[in-house]
Order: sequence, then structure tokens, then C-alpha cells
Amino acid sequence: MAETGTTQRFDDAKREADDLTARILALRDAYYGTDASPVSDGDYDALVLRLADLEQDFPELRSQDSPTQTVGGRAETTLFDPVVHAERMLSLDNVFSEEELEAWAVKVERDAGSASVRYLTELKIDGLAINLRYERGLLVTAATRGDGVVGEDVTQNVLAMGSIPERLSGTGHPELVEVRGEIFFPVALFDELNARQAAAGERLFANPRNAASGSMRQKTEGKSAEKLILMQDRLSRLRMLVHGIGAWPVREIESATPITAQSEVYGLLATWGLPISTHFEVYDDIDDVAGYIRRYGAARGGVEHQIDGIVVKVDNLDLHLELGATSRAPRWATAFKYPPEEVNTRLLDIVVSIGRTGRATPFAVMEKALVAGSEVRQATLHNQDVVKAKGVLIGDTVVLRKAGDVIPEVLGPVVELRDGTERAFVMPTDCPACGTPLRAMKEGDIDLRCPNARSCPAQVRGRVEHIGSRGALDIEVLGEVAAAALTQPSTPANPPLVTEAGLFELTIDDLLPIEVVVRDSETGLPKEEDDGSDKLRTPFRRVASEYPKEAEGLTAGERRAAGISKVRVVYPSAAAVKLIAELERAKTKDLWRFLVALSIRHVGPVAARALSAYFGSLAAIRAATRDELAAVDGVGGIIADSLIDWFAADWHVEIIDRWSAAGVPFATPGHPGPGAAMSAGGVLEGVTVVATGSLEGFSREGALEAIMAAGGKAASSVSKKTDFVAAGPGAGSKLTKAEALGLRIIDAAQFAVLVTEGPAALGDAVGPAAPSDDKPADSTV
DNA sequence: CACCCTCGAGTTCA
DNA sequence: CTCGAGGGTG
Repeated sequence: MAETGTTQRFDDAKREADDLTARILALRDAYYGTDASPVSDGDYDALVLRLADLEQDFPELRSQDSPTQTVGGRAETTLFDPVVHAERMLSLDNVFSEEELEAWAVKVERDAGSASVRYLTELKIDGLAINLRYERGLLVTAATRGDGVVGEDVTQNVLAMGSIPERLSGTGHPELVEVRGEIFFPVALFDELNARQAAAGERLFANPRNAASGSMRQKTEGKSAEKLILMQDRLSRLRMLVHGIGAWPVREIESATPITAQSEVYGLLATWGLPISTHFEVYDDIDDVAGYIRRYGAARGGVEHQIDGIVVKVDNLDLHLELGATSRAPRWATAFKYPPEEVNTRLLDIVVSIGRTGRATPFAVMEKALVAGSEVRQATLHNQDVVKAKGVLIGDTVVLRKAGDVIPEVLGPVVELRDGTERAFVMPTDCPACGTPLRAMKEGDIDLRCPNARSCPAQVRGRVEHIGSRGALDIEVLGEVAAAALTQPSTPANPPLVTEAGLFELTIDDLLPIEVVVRDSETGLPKEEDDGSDKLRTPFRRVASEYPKEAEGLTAGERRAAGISKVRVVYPSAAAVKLIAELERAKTKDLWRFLVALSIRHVGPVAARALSAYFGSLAAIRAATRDELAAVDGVGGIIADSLIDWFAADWHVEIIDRWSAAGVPFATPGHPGPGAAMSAGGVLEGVTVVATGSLEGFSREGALEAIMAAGGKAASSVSKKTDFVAAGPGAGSKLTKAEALGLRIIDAAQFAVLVTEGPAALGDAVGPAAPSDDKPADSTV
């Protein structure tokens, strides 16, 4: 039977290998033919890797033209002239973890024998590989990689970039030298490029790599003068960094300059006037290489080009010759690939959730996928229109990424991988939480809402959780789990809260009976005990078995004599005690926090602050007319209507009454009454400040408080009206935008001065610094 | 009528 | 942190 088994396994392997080969070749065609791949790089690599594995197990499967033996790409069919590279352009093998890197290093060091190995690390630019051929110091051709043997002649476009020397500087250039490098589109200019493309009615680029590739592929023929200017403009924005020498006239160069290391090659290339990266390092120890990888993994966005990994090269050139190369890649170098930022995964379902405002939001439930370093299984789809616009069907393979490296986002389906079993998403007509028909609240609204605000369990739970959140009353313990426990009918008791009206009436005794069904974090289904019943947790009570009070002080023998045995005692858990204490503490919080906690449409922290400062009490807000409400800065007719509507509902009034009865003041002590002008003044009067990143000495909230306490406006987003941007470590897009707008950017220390002494103390006028100011400092403020 | 801003939602990690 | 949606303001 053993033989049958082997034959069987070989047949399976052969079938899989054939299948893999076909898919890889098809993807290569798509990839190199159209600049857009139907699958992500990570998937492509996975296919090639799997094939390599199979070939390892069954060497007879490996053929000369297997994709593992040939370099990616095929001869181009576009209109550019073919160029035969003097020396084949190889690709690099990949490692996907520090362990694999370690294993590679072990092999290298073993093969190196007694020689001590030094490693050069550099960023792997996600761009377009280019081969520059110089003869006696003159650029003869610039060509794309193509299939590694024959590429496309893009010399004219490369010269049009303006940053690649047509003639090498220095003297003593070899008869022939090929310089390899990568052309890329600087990420900082990418958004602007797409905006121009859109304005010109041209197609948008999916990413900077595509932009580089697309720009390099442009042809001048048949273009209008206007288009030629645009083309030239795009080309001038491209950059190139060189990272190696292909056709390698060792003796010729060495006779001129003795060179023994790759890092010295870079020095040589620089003296020739070629642009080299400033990000390379040389290390003796592979552990230091791992450190470099980790450093840049954390700061991938901080470089002018996209990075798709780290290239690790053996620095010693004599070892390059000794280690040699396979038919597709050198053995003296490897590429560490970071976890991909875009991956494919399966869209298992589209489910609708009901938020605290009743809005029905469809979200994608996906097969768990590792993207940008964390596992993702859900992503919001916003509303039906977005689902339709993205064109995804349930069952599709979809492209998933993290917008801003944080928020999971479904980009769209991989249409090529459909098999006909996919089905379209249909927005439910009824609320999935309470069954009430969903409806648009206004004519033309895309969002559907559950109108059952009072008793829809999803909405009640959402509102209770919102009350506890940081932006509202900031009640510890009262998070997602506690909110669910308090509002869901827990077995066997009724929920302690039917609506949020009873929140401040809760006692320890109300909390004790609560039982929560434990749900599987993977499936969302209730977990079951061995006997099939739901697994329950009691978050607010702790049961102990101990001797009763009368046994205190007795020894074991005396207890036995008295016939006293242990009894079950129920204690409130730490969480229960904490929650009650926190609720008590919350009653003293500022009025605006209570306004936020009431979940009134369009009343968030900003509007709530404005209303509270103006009216001073909830009673005054309630008594105000529409016009009086709208007189408040930042409040218009819609918010005024929303407030009036809210107070008109009996069950809303009940919330106020019961919270008041429980001791919530709903007023700012000492407030002079409605309409009283806010105590104006303060050193930041009329100054808008945005805080981003972590500012030493301030919490996120604390920074905002400090700005407002000084009379300034704490804006949440950067615009040209922003006067100062206080940026600390970890600042992201806001800082980038501030720089783009030329705004005044200050650090934590300057921020501290700003909020205490005002802008003048920073010795600068309010507002953006003048672009070129050699004029005297006559502040107009 | 453009902007610019706030709101609300989802998600993950330290 | 980012997006869409929609309100507010110049």
C-alpha cells in the first residue's frame, strides 16, 4: 500500500503544482501587463513559496521554466524598445520572520567558512527596478527589469526626471558599468498627484508604486503640448535611489579604487553623482540587523518612499563571489518582508449592527487575516450605498487594508476569484436587535435607523455604554461588558436597567444577581457548558465558602464540637463596589458631560460645552426657545430643533427627573444665568490650537483642557485657521498636514508656555510664519 | 454656496 | 485615527 500512497501523493502534488504554476503565471501577466495586480503581493509570494515547498519534496516537479526558477515578469508587449541587460537582473529571496532571517544568516556564515561576515541593511523601496547602463561614464540606456534578461528602454523618461546624471562625475569610469536602482514616487506627493489626475480627467493611481510605474511608461508621441507639460511635471517628481552594480567590472574598478565591501560601492556610486539612500547601515551581528528591521518596521511611514521590506546583504564583496547565486536570486542577499499592509481574505458575511443612535451600520465579517501587524476580522461598511459602491458580495475574496495603519478597511472584491456562489448583501428591513421596521429619518437619508429608541436593546445598551465613556461621564467599570450586563435580560432576573433612567438608582443588591452569558470571541455565539447549557459569568458577585460569624476565634476542634460547618457567602465583587462608587462620583461632574451623556442628536462635547457655558443649567436649556438656543455660538436651527424634540419625549424627561432625584444637579454652581457672557479673556483669546501626538506633561484630555482654560479654541482637526499645532512623539497625519499648510508647530515645552503666558511669550506673531521674512518683527496682533 | 468643522461609528493596541 | 454625513459659518 505504501507505493500507492506515494504515487497518490505525487499525483496530488503534481496537480497542485500545475495549478500553482498556472495561477502564478497568470498573475505575473496581470501584474506586469497592467500595473495592477488582482491579488496582493503577500498572496503572490505565498503561492510561489508553496510551489517551492512542493518542488523541495518532489524534485522531479521542478522544471527549467518553473516560476521558482525564473524571475518574475515576462517580456513586455508595450511599445518601448527591448533592451538586453548586460548582466541578468536577479530578484531576491524573501524571509518573513526573524527566525527565517536567522536561519539564512546561519547558512551564510557556514558557507563563508572562516571569514567573518558583515551585514549591510537597507530599505527595500517599493518602486520600479531600473538598470542604468553607462559606457565610459555616459548614460547609454535606462531600462526596466522586464523578465530579468530583457527590459524596456525608458531612457528618455529617466533623463526627463532631471535627477539622474547623463554623465557620471569624477574620472576613471569603466568601459561598461550597469547601475541598479529603484525609481519611486515620493509618498508625500502622491495625494497631490491623484488630485491633479482627477482634475485632468485622468485615471487615479492605486498607490505610489503604480504612480511610478505609470509615469515611467508614458510616451510622448501623440500628446498635446498641454499633456506633455503634465507628463514632464510627473516625471520631474520621480526619484531614484541606486543600490548596486550589475555588470561588475571588478578589476577595472578595483584598479582605480580598491573596493572590498558593498558599502564602499555606495560611496563610489555617490562620487559618480548618483543618488544613494542615506538609510543603510553595516552590522557585524545578525541580531543588530533584526534591531534595524524592528526600528524601520515601526517607522515605515517616516521615509520618503514606500518600503516593502528590508534588504540584507553580505557586505564583504569577496563572499559574494564565493556564495554565488541560484538562477533566480543571489545567495548573499535576502529581503525581509514586513507583514503586508494589504491582504486578501474571505468575506464571510455582512452583518448589520445598531448603534446607540439607532443607526443601522453594515459591517464585513471576514476570515481572520493578519494585516499591518494585527489580526482583523471585522471592518465597517458604513451603509448600503458604500456596500454597493465597493461592489462586494458575500463570499467574495476581498482586499483588506488598514487605513492610516489603524482602521481596517475593505477596499473591494477580487472579481477574478469569484466562483458564482457569491450573493449580494440585502439591507434588512427590520432592526436586527428588536424587530422594529427600519426607516430613513428624513427624506433622502441614506442611513436607516431603528425608531425604537426607548426600548431597542441595542440602543439602550449603546447609550448606557456611552454614558460611561471618557467623552461623557467617564465612569470606570461601565464599559461595553458592564453596559451589556446591566441592560440585557440576564437569566433569571430582569435587566436592572430598562432604560438609562434608573442608572443612578442602582444599588449593590441590584448588581449581585446579574449573570452574563459568555460569548465566544471568535463566533459571537454563546459558549456552552459540558451539559449544553449556556456558560454564565457573574461579574458583580463572588461566592465564598467560609465559617459563619459565630465561629470566629474558634479552633478547628471547637468548631467541630459546636457542629459549625462552612456556609456559602455571597460578596459583591470589586467591580460591583467600584461601579457604585464611580456612579456616586459621577454625579459631581460638569454639566456639559451630562448633556453629552443624554445622547441628544447632534449634541457632542463641543455643542454641550457651548450650551452649558451659556445657560448654566439643564432647566434653562429646557426652558429656552428655538431662537434662544440658536443664539449660542456653534448652535444652529437643527441642533436647537433636536434639543426641543428631545425634551418633548416623556421618557426623556423621566431620565432627567430620576437622575435629579438621585442627586444629579444638572447645573453649574454659581453660574449667573442664561445669556451671561462667558468670562472672556485669557491669554489664548481667539487663538486656535490643535494638539497631536503625546505632549510631555499633558494627557490628551489635559492638553485640551489647558487650551480651553486659557480661553483658546481646541480644534480637533488642522485647517488653515489653526494658529498653533502642538505636536509630540507619535503625531501623525495632523502634523503632516500642518507642515503642508506651513503652520506654526510647537513642542510640549513651548505648548506649556503658550497655555500659561500666551502666544506673545513664544516671540512670534499668531498665525503661520511668513514664508520669507527678513522684515522686522513688528507683530500685528 | 463653499468651505470648515463636528458628530458618530468601528476597531485595535498599549 | 479615519471616514462619511451633515450642520454651521463666512
